[in-house]
Amino acid sequence: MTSLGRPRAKGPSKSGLSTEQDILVAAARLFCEAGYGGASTHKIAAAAGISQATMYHYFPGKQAILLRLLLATVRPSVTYALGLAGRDEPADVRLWGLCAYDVRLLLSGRDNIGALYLIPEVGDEAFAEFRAEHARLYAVYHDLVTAVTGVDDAAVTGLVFGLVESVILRRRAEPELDADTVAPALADAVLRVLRVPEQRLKKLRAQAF
Amino acid sequence: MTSLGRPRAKGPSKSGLSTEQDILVAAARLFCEAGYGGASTHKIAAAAGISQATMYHYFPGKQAILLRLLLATVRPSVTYALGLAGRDEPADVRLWGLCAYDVRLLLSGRDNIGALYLIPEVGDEAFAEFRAEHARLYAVYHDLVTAVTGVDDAAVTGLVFGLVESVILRRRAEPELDADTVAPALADAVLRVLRVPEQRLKKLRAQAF
DNA sequence: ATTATCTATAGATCTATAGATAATGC
DNA sequence: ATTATCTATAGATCTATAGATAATGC
Repeated sequence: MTSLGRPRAKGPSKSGLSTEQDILVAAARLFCEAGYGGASTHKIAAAAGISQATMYHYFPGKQAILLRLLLATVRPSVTYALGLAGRDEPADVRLWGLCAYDVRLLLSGRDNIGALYLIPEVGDEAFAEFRAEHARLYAVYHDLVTAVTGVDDAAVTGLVFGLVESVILRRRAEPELDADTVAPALADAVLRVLRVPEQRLKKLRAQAF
Repeated sequence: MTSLGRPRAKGPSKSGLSTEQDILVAAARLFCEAGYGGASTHKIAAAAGISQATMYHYFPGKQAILLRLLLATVRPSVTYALGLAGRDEPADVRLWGLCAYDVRLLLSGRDNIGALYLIPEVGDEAFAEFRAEHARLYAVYHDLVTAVTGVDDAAVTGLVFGLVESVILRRRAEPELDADTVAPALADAVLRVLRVPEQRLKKLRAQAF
């Protein structure tokens, strides 16, 4: 069970993860804490326990690492959201569930990985694939919001989507946010913004999945 | 009305602003669009129409520029928020007004300058003064939220503050957001999250300032 | 003399590549 | 032979400083 290739100079991975995963974990941490520009390939490699050049065996460059992280973060939400289409609960129940799911995801894991969405470099063409996935997620929110309110209004969807993703900002300011508390509270808040009556909200919460 | 000092090599400022202002405007744009790391002193200087070295005549370094921008952005909100304490409108009216004011501010100006709050580098000790101002603003929100709901609940304040600042995220995705539409809609949404009845909300909007 | 700017540059990164090396697999 | 890693380095930045220069002010 020894491994292939030249051994690492600084000893084997302490995480037990693959080298590729070590790189992704280290990069996520550094991108979140030091910014994209502040996370040099050298710092990422050092945090991953390898030499700087070894990174290029796994990724063609820094952008490719960030793209992988972005896609790995948004795809579970997109998958979950698209899965909702096949369910027969009412729209308000599904919207509540999607909000709670996304908030939970954004509050999970050691790093505030949703903060990667916010770095200005994500505007670059290299990340178009991520932005397309993010737009697919937005589209599901739009459909659900329209179904709940009965009105097709982009501004209201923006309000709701912004409210969900605002947990990224909150986690910055307060790193110990508890997902089990915040997720349902935020899903409730979304439905209140849509003027779903308290009575209905109480019922709906019991149906949630 | 000619000016003191050696003339600029690339001709006088086209903006008519002072050189210091030219630097701040250029840096704001670049920090927002290219990130802190991506905005090199050379690029900032080029955008401001001066040589890289001239920047150091006005600022001791890049951090000092960002700090000035951050403080210039948050201070008007803090001033406005503290001014509310002296007014005798009910808490819900004052909270509505503060939300609308802040949203308007975050949506004003050519650059999404609120996005500067989000860059990871702001966690650095050099920006403690900004974070303290930001915390003062949060404290006013907390007082108003407590007064409106009658319950002292940090989680609800977090929800509200996040909702207000979520316009920074929305403006990223949709640069043409109209402040006159979004500001009142978002202030309404805040009060709905706090379960202020629609009837009261309608009345209150008329009182707003 | 004072001021705002400039040019030039040292020294520190930072990215990406070339090519060597130390394991296992056959 | 294949693989994963390493060391070394070229070339491109990037920050910050030293010192020169082209204006106005006195």
